[in-house]
Amino acid sequence: MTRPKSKKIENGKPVRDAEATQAVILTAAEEEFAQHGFTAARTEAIAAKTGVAKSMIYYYFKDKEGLYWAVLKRSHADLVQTLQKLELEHLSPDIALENFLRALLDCVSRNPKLPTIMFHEAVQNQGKYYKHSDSVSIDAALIAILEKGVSEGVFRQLDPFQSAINIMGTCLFYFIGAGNIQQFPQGKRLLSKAMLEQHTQEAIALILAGVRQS
Amino acid sequence: MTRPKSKKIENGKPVRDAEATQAVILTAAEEEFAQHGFTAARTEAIAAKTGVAKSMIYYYFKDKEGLYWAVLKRSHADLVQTLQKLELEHLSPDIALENFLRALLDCVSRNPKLPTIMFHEAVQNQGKYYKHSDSVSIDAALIAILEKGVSEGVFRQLDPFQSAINIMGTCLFYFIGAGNIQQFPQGKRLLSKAMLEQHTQEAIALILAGVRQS
DNA sequence: GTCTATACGAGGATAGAC
DNA sequence: GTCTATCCTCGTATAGAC
Repeated sequence: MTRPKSKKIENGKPVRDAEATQAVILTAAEEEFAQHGFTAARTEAIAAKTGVAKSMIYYYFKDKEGLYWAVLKRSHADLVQTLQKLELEHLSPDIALENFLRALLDCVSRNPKLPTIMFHEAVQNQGKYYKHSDSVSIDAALIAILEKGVSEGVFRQLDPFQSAINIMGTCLFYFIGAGNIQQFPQGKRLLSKAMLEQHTQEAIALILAGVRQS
Repeated sequence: MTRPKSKKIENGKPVRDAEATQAVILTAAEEEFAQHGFTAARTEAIAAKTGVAKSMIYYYFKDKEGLYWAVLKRSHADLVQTLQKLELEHLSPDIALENFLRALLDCVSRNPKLPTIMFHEAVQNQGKYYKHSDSVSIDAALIAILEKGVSEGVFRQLDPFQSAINIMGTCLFYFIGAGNIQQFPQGKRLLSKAMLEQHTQEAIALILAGVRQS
């Protein structure tokens, strides 16, 4: 990131920067894996996007799977950290829920590829990554909030486990469809800043209204 | 389906049944494509599941893509038909919405692989299938219901387009995670009849409460 | 209609020069 | 560290016997 990663010449010499090259590869790989998943992703396609030689992938990440895991790790880091430092225990459940959702939606809005990456990993690979990393507690936190809310009577009678899944769906499905729907009639792109903010609003409103005791 | 599709001998002769063989292939392919998507799916794996020779795929469906499209068509048929014959115009929006959701959830509960098939198609293939077939009106119907509900004041102020996506997410995300989560603590399988019915209940409750004017 | 055997291309991975 | 050239496995698709 410190050096210009764009092309290869600088005062007569080819530029060599391990960190920069790795980062470029990771970013390109993230895109490829998000769209195609592990198996269908092509190392050649990743290399093409970076402009560096295909063999650099193997030099830095050993093989396709090593690159894949590196992508998973980097992609999830932001989300996991953000949610971990959230400290929701003392808050009333409805506030806790709103904070949780806002943090979640902020993260995925910053990295809209994450949901599809997760999706591919879950479906194709049966979520093996989530078993090897202790990052899975995302759902657990949400379930805890819901349980507390139900027992305190601020939320209606609902099944915390089922509802947690459905709530995640409300938040994340948007990003999966984004590649498909792309732009609807008036050319509004689903991943534009305005639309992402609107999605955050709408999702939170729908969920809060949906769980609240009436 | 009329003949025993299990194995190949019947009164001394090998059984040959075009329809049955096609059906068997389609079913196996549905499973494979649901898990892996088009590119990562392996014709070899499909053949292995059926017990028939790999070349039968090419005999009946020309190539992998032909098989894929056949799977898409067969998988969507039930859903499209069910939703088309729903006649929701005369109903009040909240009843219309509930009927719509129940029909949708019934369909996908009967064929839990459909959501993952749809999502692979959407993400990997950018939904090309949905452009070539006129089956896409699923979302449109939901948006119409929401618009009507908002204008009549039975639903709160919400964006029909965004909310339609989020509602679909609430219903369908469950099935994507199903492969991943598999079974939680007490061995409840997400795709068991009891759990599917509970999901239907919970999703409908969450959505109706979420959109209703309070 | 169904099988076995095989041709052929795509794509993951390595060797070795620079 | 980066590139080019090459190897070799795997997977799609076809040929041809039964």
